[in-house]
Formats: sequence, structure tokens, C-alpha cells
Amino acid sequence: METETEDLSRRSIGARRNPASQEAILDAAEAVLREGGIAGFSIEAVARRARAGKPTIYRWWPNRTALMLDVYTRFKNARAFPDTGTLRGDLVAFLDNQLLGFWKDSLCGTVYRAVIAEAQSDAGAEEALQAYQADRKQRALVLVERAKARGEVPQDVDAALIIDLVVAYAWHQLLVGHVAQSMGKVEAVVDTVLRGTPGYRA
Amino acid sequence: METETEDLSRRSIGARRNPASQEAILDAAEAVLREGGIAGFSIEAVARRARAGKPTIYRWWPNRTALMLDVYTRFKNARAFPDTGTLRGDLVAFLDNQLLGFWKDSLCGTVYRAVIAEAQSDAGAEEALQAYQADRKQRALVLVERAKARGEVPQDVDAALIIDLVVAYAWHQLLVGHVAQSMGKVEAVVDTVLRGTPGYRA
Amino acid sequence: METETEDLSRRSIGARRNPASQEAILDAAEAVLREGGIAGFSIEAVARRARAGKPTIYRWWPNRTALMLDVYTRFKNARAFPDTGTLRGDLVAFLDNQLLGFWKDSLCGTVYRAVIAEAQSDAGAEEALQAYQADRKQRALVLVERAKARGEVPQDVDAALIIDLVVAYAWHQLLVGHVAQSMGKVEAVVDTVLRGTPGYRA
Amino acid sequence: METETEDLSRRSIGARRNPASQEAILDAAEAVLREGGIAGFSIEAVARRARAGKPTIYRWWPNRTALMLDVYTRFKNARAFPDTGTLRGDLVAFLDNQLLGFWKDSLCGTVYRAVIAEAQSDAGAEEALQAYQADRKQRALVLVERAKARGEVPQDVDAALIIDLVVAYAWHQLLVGHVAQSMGKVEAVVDTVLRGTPGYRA
DNA sequence: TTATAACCGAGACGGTACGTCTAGTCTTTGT
DNA sequence: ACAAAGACTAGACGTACCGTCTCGGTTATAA
Repeated sequence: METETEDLSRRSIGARRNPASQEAILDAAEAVLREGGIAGFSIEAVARRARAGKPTIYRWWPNRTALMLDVYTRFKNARAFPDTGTLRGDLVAFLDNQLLGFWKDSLCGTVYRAVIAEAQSDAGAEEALQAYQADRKQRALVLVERAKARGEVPQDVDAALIIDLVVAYAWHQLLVGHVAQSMGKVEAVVDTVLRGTPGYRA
Repeated sequence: METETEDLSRRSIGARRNPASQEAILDAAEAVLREGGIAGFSIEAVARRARAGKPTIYRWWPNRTALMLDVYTRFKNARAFPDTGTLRGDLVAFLDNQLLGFWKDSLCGTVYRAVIAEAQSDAGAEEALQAYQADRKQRALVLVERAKARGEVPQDVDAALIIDLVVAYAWHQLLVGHVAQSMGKVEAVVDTVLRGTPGYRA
Repeated sequence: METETEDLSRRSIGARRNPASQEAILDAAEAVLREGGIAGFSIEAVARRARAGKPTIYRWWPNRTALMLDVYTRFKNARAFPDTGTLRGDLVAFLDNQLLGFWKDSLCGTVYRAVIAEAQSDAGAEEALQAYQADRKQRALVLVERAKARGEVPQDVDAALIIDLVVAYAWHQLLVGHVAQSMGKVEAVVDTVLRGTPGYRA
Repeated sequence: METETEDLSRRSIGARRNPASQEAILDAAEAVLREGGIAGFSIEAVARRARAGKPTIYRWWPNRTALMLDVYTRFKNARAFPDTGTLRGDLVAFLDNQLLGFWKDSLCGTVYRAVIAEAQSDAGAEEALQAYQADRKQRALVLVERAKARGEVPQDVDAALIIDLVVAYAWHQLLVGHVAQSMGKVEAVVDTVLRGTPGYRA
């Protein structure tokens, strides 16, 4: 990946989106993030790296957050939501694999930190992140719904609270830079939340 | 407050820090944040507003995060940690009063969001935030220690986990912009965490 | 000239230098010099006046000296080297018209004084001035060469010395602020230098 | 000289100028000029170097030009005006010893270039330089007056023109950085000027 | 003998300008 | 129609000096 060697002669291919450019830009964005971290990430830097014009980037991504989010989802799409048969197993896998474990790879964590940070000051970024979040949360709630169907938890349990607590824990660890240290506590977190859920039966 | 009316004659008072200037700068920083939000916050803008020279700001605050954190702590110092006699009461008050309720005032929340965001890209900011966090966490752990002394929870309970879960929930709600909506869930969150804590007796 | 009235809508005209911007910047530089003199001249002030971004100025002029020299040459190009038929006439015209008389217009003199001053401390400015000087001197030497061809002076006369003495006199008067007073002495200076040149015949 | 070793304990000596401080400041100014050239010369730098407070400098020298001029005259005073018995000898010595030869020492030339440059933009500097110049010119005119008394030149000769031409030549060479190269032309310059003076008899 | 006045070092103050960086927009040229 | 390129306005960044001011302290001279 991110070969950056198509330096020469990536010109227009006529009146349609050039996939090679999009790839090159995403590769460059990833490389810039990998090398300079969040602070070094700028549209300028990506354009330089990709040997692309800034307007080409702005044409397809309205702002840097959208671009970062695209880089992020390129990774994310590789990982599927778990289905272990028990709610505890699902949540442990969710936290361990989709959240903390995924972010432990420095780049993924870096990108997501950047996206969250950006969303605090940029309205467009906040919207993009909320849309992304809503989708993820919807899919996470399914884990609890399945548990309800299996009778592991009562029908009237607050599924959103369970997910929120788990996701919130992961975010917090990410944002204070303690992802690696916190991975040992995954089971304790899930157990605490489940024990605290009224009517839960292991 | 922030009258900004001592416009004239705030000169040097000798080879030492001029408290009037510091006040004026913090007032201006607060006003800029209040009016322009995080995105509009810049050292330039604060200097203009405070009728202060940029170097005066840089002399005392190494970066904008330090300045924002100072604005934040000016508010924070007003609120005391709770002591209600029960762990549940303490945690509810902590979450309700020190975290979510405190941030609900738009400015406090705005400032803290900005600080967290800044800490994701700036090393100095990260350090400053971590120092601040460590101190706050230390003081929050006391709530659990008192509960241990009272026999509400066993001696071997993981106090840090309890605090982390509560704080993490608050951060997450802050960062996704759901502070107001989440205040109704304060008791549910605390109850879930406490019920999930082995050996807890109400 | 220097109308400064195209205030609005001077955007980019594509991937090439925008002549309108260059004109506006030179006009602004001239206006700033006219109003504030050398001391008030700064890139910042020119950018403000021209409604141009600082980087646009730095893109095309490496330093303020280069910009001032450009303002200067815009005037200079208007005046042609003299050809009166006699060396005395040429030198008088040169001193009277190209040097002192040209500088008497307050702005031209001001600009050239600034350029010379700048060249004393800035390496780039020194280089720029030397290049300009070398060109001017070359063209001034032609006056003497023509006189040699006419037999007014011997072939072995030190042409550079003649030009140097005349130019030096003008510089000195400029730099001590005596341009106006010295214009009455033009003929005396030229006569002294020519009488002192061995083999000169009027 | 300029030992800079009285580092400690140079306090006030009562309600009068402390000569040690003045010496230290002049030494520091000289050292700063020697090391950083004109561009590196600033009141801040001198104060740092001299371990003196800025107000102490401003108390005794109204601006940097006055300070530079003081550094310059500290050297200058060492050299006496010549008296060789002939006007030609005097002028050659004047040009060779007081002007070009004096400036050839890099520091003296550097300082004087700086003073001249400063005088182009700063009113105070211009005044100071003019005062200095007037004094020097007065003393140089004496050379010609003595020649008149000896009958070398007629009484009605324009003494100022002779001095101006010689001084102007030296300035020009200084300002274009050709001091060293021009020293071989001293006699040619003086001879040209004198031959061009009506009624001059060697 | 005691004030007092001017000096000294130090360094903070409000400012201005520096030269660099990035944002996001615009237009031309070339596929 | 779209890509590439790069210029454009705009403005923040962090630094260096400017010249002024007040401080705390020192010391010679005037009262």
C-alpha cells in the first residue's frame, strides 16, 4: 500500500472521477498521518504527498475530517461485528476487537482520535462523526437484542445504556492515551456492566 | 465580570507578573470562547480582546491549551467535591454536579471539549491534561476509599474502575454533544456501576 | 496612477502570476513609501494597503529591498541615458537628469536611499543593489567611450574613475540630504573632474 | 580591551553616571557589532551582552545610532588629521588614513556603514550624523585653507567642493563594499581633483 | 544624620513586524 | 466534464525587538 510511486503522469482521464487519484489521496493521507501524527495532518500535506491539487481533494471531501473518516473506514470495514453466542462473549469481543484492540494499532487509534478532536470544533466534522456513531451504535445494539431473544436479559433492559458504558470506557482510554494498558481490563469492564444490569443471567 | 473597561494604562508594574494583565487575558479568553466557540479561539484574538501583546501571553502560557485549561480551572475551583455520607450519593453528586452538570453551562463544556481536542494533537496539551486528570482522579478515588472505610464496599474493590466508568460516561456524553440529554440517566449509570461492583451493599 | 480602487474581486486567475496583483502591490508599496517614508515601509503595511496576502508578496519578492528596487526601477525606466554630442554635456545631463534631478522628486530619492540603507545590513539587498549598480555603471561608461571615439579624451583614460567620481558625488549628496542644494553645483563638479582628466580637450 | 570580566556587582554608584557601566555598554556594543554585524545589532543584544538594563542604555543614548556613533568615535579619536606640508600630501593622507584606510578595518567600516544606513530612516540618526559630518568637514576644510595660505591654491577656490569630492568618493566605495579595492586609487583620485581645481600649482 | 534623588540591574508591559504555514477559492490548461 | 497545477486573499502561528515603565536596591550629596 501507499506506494507513492505513481509520481508522474497521473493526469485527468476525462470527464469522470479518476479512481487512481482517490486511491493516491487516501494513501497519502494515511502516510501523512502515520508519519506526522494528527498535528502534521493538513490538506496541503496530503496534496503534496499525493501529487494532487488541493481542489481535487476538496471536490471529493468537503473537509479534512471527511477525509480522515474515509481513511478510518478503509480499515474498519475489514472487521466484522462478533457473534459468539453469549452477550458477555459478544461484548468482550466488541470491546477487545472492534474498539480497543482495533485502536491499539497506532494508526487507527491516531486517526480516530483526530476525528473526535476535529468534531469538537468543526460543525461538519461533528455531523459526520454523529452519523458514523449512530450507525455503529445501531449495529452494536443488535448484540443486546440478540441477548434479549435468547433470554439472557429481560426485554425491558436499557440496551443503549449498556452499549454507552462500554463504548464510553473505550473512548476515554483512547483519548487519554491508555489504550494499551486498558486492554487487560476488558473482562472486568464487561462483567461490571452486565452484573449491574437488572435481570442479567450469565 | 470581564468588564474590559480598564482600557487605558495597564502597563508594566516592574520586573514581575502583572496580575491585572493576567486577569484581563483570562477574561478575554473566556469572552472569546463564549462568543466564537472553540473554532474562533486563537492567541491573536485573545490578545486583541485583552489589549495585550502576544508575547505577554506566550510569556505565561506556553500554548493555547494551557490558557484554556486556566480558564477552565477558574470555574472549576468554585465547586467542591461532594460528601453525602453514601457512595451512591457521592457518585451521583460527582457525576451530576462536577461533571455533566458543570459542563451543561455551555462555556465550561465548550472549554473542556476544546482542551480534550487539543490534547489529541499537541504534546504539551496532552501533558497538561494528563496532569490535571491525575489530580482530579486522585480526589475522586477518595470517594470510594471513604466507602471502603464505611464498609459499603470490600477493601479489595477496584476503585479506579468505578471512577473510570463514571468519568468515561461523562466524557463520552460531552464529546458527542449529549450532555443535556444524559443528565436524566445519572442515577441509572451510578446504579449500574455499583450493582456491578462485587460485594457492594447499598 | 495608483488608484487603489479595484478593491474587490482580485482573485487568482489560474496557475500563473496575476498582473493585477503585482500592479496593486507595487502601487501600494509606492503609496506606503510616499506617505510613511522609509521608516514606515514594511511588508505588512504594503500587504494591508494592497489588500494582498503576505505570502503573495513573499512569493514574488524575496525581501523588502527587492520590492523597493522594483518600485524604483518602475520610475527609472522612464528616463533615457543622454547623448548631447559632448562628454561635458553628457555628464552634466547624466548628473542633472539621471541622478540628482531624478532623486529630487522626493519619492525617488527616498526609495533609493532606502535601498542603499538596506543593502548595508541585508546580504540579499547588497547583491540586488550591486547587480543594479553594475548595469547602470556599464551604461554610464559608454558616455566616456563615445568621447574617446570622438577624440575628446585619450584612449588610455580611466573611464571608471570619471564615472565613479560623478556618481559618488551624487550618492553623497543624496545620503546627507543635500540633493536640492547640490543641483547648482553640477557644472562645477563635472568641470573639475574633466579638467582633472589628463588629455581632456573641451 | 573589552574583557567583559567585571560580570558581577556593577551596581549604582550613587546619583551619577557609572563609568564602568558606560564602558561595559560600549564594549558590548562593539562586540555585538563585531560578531553579528549590522543586522545583529540591537539594543536588546547590547543590554544582554553588557548585563545592563535597557533603560540604562536609553538613559544615556537616545537611540541605537547614537550608540553606534559613540562606538565609532571611540576609534576615530585615535587618529589625528594630517599635516604633511602640501595639499596633495594632506589629501592623500586624509583619504588613505582617515577614510578608506580607517574603514578597511572591518569593524570601523561596518559601524560607519550602519550609521549611514540608520540615518536614512531615523530622524535622530540623521541629525546626529549631520552634526558629526559638519564637525569633520570643518576640520577637513582646514587642509585647504592652509594650502591657500601657502599659495598652493587661489583664495577664491571652492574648498568645500574639493573636500566633498574626496569624501564622496570614499563613502561610495564604503557603501558598495569596495573599500579594499579602492585604496590603490587614492592618488589618482586626489590628483584628478587637484588638477581640476583652477589655479592649483603642485 | 538622615533624607532624597538619581543611578543601577532586571524584566514585564503593549505593540509592530517578521517570515512561514495552512485554509479554502478560483482559473487556466490539458486530457 | 474533470484533473492537475498553482496563484490568490486571509489570517494565525510563534519570535525578536522596540521603547516605556516600575520595581527593589545602592550610594553620594543636601538638609
